[in-house]
Amino acid sequence: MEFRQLRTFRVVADHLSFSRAAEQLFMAQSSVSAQIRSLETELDLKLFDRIGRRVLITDAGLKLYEYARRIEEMTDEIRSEVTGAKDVRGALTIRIPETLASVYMPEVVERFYGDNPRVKLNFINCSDLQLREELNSGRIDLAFLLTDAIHMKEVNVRMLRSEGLVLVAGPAHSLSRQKKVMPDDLHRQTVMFPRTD
Amino acid sequence: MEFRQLRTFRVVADHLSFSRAAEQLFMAQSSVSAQIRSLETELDLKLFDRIGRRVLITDAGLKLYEYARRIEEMTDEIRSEVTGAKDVRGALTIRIPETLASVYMPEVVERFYGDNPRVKLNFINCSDLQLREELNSGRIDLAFLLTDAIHMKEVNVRMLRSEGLVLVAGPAHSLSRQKKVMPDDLHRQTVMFPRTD
DNA sequence: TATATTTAATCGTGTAAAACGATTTATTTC
DNA sequence: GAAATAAATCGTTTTACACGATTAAATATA
Repeated sequence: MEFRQLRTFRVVADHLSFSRAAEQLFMAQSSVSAQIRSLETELDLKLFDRIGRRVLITDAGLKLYEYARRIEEMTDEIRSEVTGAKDVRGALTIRIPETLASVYMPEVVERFYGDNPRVKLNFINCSDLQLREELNSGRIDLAFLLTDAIHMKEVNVRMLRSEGLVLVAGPAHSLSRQKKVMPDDLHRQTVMFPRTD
Repeated sequence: MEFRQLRTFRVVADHLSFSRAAEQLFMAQSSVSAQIRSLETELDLKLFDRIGRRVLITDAGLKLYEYARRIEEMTDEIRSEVTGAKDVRGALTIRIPETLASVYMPEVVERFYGDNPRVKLNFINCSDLQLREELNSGRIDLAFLLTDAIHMKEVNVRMLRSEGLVLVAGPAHSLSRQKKVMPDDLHRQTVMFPRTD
């Protein structure tokens, strides 16, 4: 039993889906299957009931889930406790689109500032093209992006959540009369899209 | 950070020796070095001070040690809790001299296996000198010894039976002619003794 | 002081574990 | 019945890990 397996199990349990878990963990679905299988083999029990293509967690799975949560919390505790018990000082330079920042950052900043009052947070804008370079060079420490996937070695990438894309039209617009709008309906329409710059 | 690394670290911390830890973990010393190094790299701190060939644990190492202990306990808990309190499963590592084992163990193993078919019994050899350490560290669960008394805190000791010590000599030997043999008679004689190793 | 021994780090190599992509199978939805 | 979805399976490749030999440094011993 290893941490990685427990984490994989926890994410599968969260989504009750191997595919979704694979997405979130940035790995192939087959690998998720393999990890769960190895856990089940080692503990000699079933963690999920696979009824058709539906995934249900077993009683044993539920128990393991609680432990997995506790252990994950504990490892986080280790990192913060062991690496730096003192108070953390310094500065973080963060790139984030304004649209995201205005919605999500207030709460995050408040909580972060509560834990780390000596850390200064600098939010900056920069062009998307320069982003990789800026991360690699170390000029920025952290970036929040609206994208489906990004892969860079030397840079840690984690999916935090997914945002739905909603089509909004005025009441007078022809599309407002339709119950369903298909992508093709947007042909020749003028559409306003968010840009991350 | 993985369980295996934490366990390796814990054993090194117990012995304050990479080589001893390697022995106990049944792996090469170089592998122990590598695991500790990977942990130190990941946490970005030193866990041990290597002063010459002396190994001292750092403050950060001490903190990690406590967590490692707790996490190891918790995983043991997982196994017993999750797999089910019903039939007992697991493994017992037992140290016993071969001479004792060949005489007494067949019957014991047969009975025990009948009651607990899911418990694996591992019989191992190890040097008598390491025994206390092995029991304390938990690497072995049980030991059978040919000795008159042994006292260790944290370890339960019970006398099971006493074995007579019989002197055996060839018919041509001078001692074979005596009705009684006193300890002093063994002076300057070559005697073969059982050793527990 | 010279020599032997002990101990951890390092390096190159081989093996075992793990991730991947493609495919198959079973189930659900339309 | 056809299409879509989701997990399992299989073969391949990549990565991680353990190993043994060696080196370097520090003690112990002669």
